[in-house]
Amino acid sequence: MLNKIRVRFAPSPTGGLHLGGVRTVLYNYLYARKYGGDFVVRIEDTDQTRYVAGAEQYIFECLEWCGLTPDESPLREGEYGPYRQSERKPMYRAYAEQLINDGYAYYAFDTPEELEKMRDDFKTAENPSPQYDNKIRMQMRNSLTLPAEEVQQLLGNNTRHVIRIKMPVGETIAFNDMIHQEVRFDSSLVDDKVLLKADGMPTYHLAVVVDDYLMKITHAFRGEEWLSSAPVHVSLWKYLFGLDKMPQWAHLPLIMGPSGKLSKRDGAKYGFPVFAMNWTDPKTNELTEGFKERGFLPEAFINLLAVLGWNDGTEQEIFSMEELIEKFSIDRVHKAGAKFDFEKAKWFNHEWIKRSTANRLAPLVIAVFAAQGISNIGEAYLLKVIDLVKDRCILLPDFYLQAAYFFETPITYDEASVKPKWDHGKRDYFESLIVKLKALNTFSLENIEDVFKNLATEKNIKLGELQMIYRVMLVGSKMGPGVFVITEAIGKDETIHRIEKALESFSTF
RNA sequence: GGCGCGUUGGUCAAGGGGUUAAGACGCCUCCCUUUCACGGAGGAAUCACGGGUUCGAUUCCCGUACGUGCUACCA
Repeated sequence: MLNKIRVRFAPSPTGGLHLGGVRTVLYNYLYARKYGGDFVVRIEDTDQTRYVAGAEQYIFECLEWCGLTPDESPLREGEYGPYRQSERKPMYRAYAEQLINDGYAYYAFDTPEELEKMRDDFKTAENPSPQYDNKIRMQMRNSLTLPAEEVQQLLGNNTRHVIRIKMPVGETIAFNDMIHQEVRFDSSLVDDKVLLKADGMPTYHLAVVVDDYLMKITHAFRGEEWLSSAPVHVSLWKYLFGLDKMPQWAHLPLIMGPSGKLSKRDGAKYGFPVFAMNWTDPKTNELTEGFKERGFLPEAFINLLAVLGWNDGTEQEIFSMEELIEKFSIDRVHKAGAKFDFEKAKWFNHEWIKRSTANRLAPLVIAVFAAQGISNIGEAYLLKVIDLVKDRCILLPDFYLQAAYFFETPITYDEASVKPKWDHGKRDYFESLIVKLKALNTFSLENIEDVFKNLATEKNIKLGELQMIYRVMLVGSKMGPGVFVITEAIGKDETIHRIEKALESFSTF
C-alpha cells in the first residue's frame, strides 16, 4: 500500500520561519521531488497558547517565495485532509483510549500544582529535573494507582485529566535513522509523556504518529532536537499501527548560531536575518528581519541552506533547485550541526546576482529603486545598467548604491581626490571637451574615447588624472564601470550637463 | 545531574588505515584597472586529548574532554 513516497513538514504557527525550518522543508521537498513522491505540509496548531494569528499564512508565503510549494497543505485541501491539527482533534482521543485499553497508557489526574510539588519533592542535586516515569508513577494520582471505581467516577464527573503513555521497563528501543543509523534508548529512562492534554488536544507525540499513519507518510525529516523523543514515537507506532508501517526517520543536524542553536536573538545580536521573510509578531509588534527583505535572491537562500549540512562530494557549491533535486542524497547529509556564517551567505547571494540575467533581476531592482524614490525607468536602459553593475552588488539594495548615478546627477563630489589634481590646464581641458562632445554626431563608446584621448594628447595632459577627475564629475565618487561606458549610457546631454555642473562646483578650488 | 547526538583550519567542508590532508568563505600579499568591483596569482591557518589494534592511525575500538540537544498538559 505504501508504495508512494510521501514526506511531510509540520511547521508550528508560533512565529516566524527560521533557517532551520526552511532547510527542513527543503530537504523534505528535494527528497520528494527526486523520487517522485508527494510533499505534504501539515500544520501543528495544537498549542493554542502559543498560536499566533497570521503565522500560518506567513509560513506559506515564505514557502512560496522559496519555491517550495507543497502538494498537500492547509491551503490546498487533499484526500488526506484536514491538515490542521486543530481540525483533526476528534481523531486523536480514540487512539489514546485504544492505548489505555491495551494497557499501554493511563489516565492521570494530577493537577499542575501536584506536578510541581512532585518535581520539588524529588528534586536533588543529582536529579535536578525529576520525570514522571516508571519510578514515580505509582506515587501519583492516576488510573494505575487509583481504584477502578474512583477512576470511573472521576471520568464521569469530567475531572480534568490527561492521558500518558506507560513506558515499559528494561527494554531497548532502537530504530534506524537515515542519517545516524542505529540509535538505541533504554526504555526505563524515558518518561511517561502526556499524549492527550486536558483540553482534549493531542501533544506533538500523539499527533505526529496518528497523522503520519493516516496520511500514509513514508518519510519524515525533522530537526535533531526531536531525536530524544523518538523512543516515544517508536513505542506509539509499535502499540498502535505496527513498526513495519513506521516512516523512515531522518533527524537533521541543527543549524547553530554563534552560541547554541540558532535563535531569533542571534540575528538581532549579530545583525543578520534568521527568518526567511520579515515577521512582525502581532502580540509584541516586534519586527524580525527576513532574508528576502535584506536583499537575498530566493535562489541564493535555497542554495546556501542546502549546502549547510550537505554537499554532493564534488567541489561544486552553486546549485540551482533543479540541480539540487538531481544531486541531493540523504546519506551525504552531515551528522554534526553547522554554524551559520553570514559572510558566506552573502557570498552565495553575490554569486547568484552575478549569474542572474538582467531580466531576472529587473523587477527586483525596480523595487529597490522605487523604495529610494526613483521610478519610471526605461526598460532597455535599466537592463543595460543592471548588466553594467551587477558584478559589484552583493545584496539587492546595493543596486541603488552602485547605480543611482545612472539616474541622478551627482549632488556631492569626492573633492579630496580632485582638489590636489585640479588646475587651469584641467579646467581648460574640460571646457574644450564640452565643445568636442557637443560636436559629436554619433555618441558612441568609441567616438567618446577617441575625443577624450585625442584632446588629452593635444593638450599634453596625463590621461590617468583626467579620467579620475572625469569619473568624479559623472559619478560623484571613484566607483563604477569604465568612464566611457558610463558616458555613453547617460547620453550626450546629461554628460555635458554633469561636466558643466562639476566645473562650477570645482571653481572654488 | 540523566539520556541522546556530535567533534578535520576562525567558518562551511572533501577525504577515510600509508595523501605534499582537496576546495570554498573570511583574512593577508601581489597582478589587472590611474576608480570601486569582477577576474587572476600566491600566502598564513586544521585532523580535541589519552590509551589501545596495527608494520603504520586523522581514518578502526575504548575512554576522557569539549560542544550541543532533550529532560513541559511547547513544538
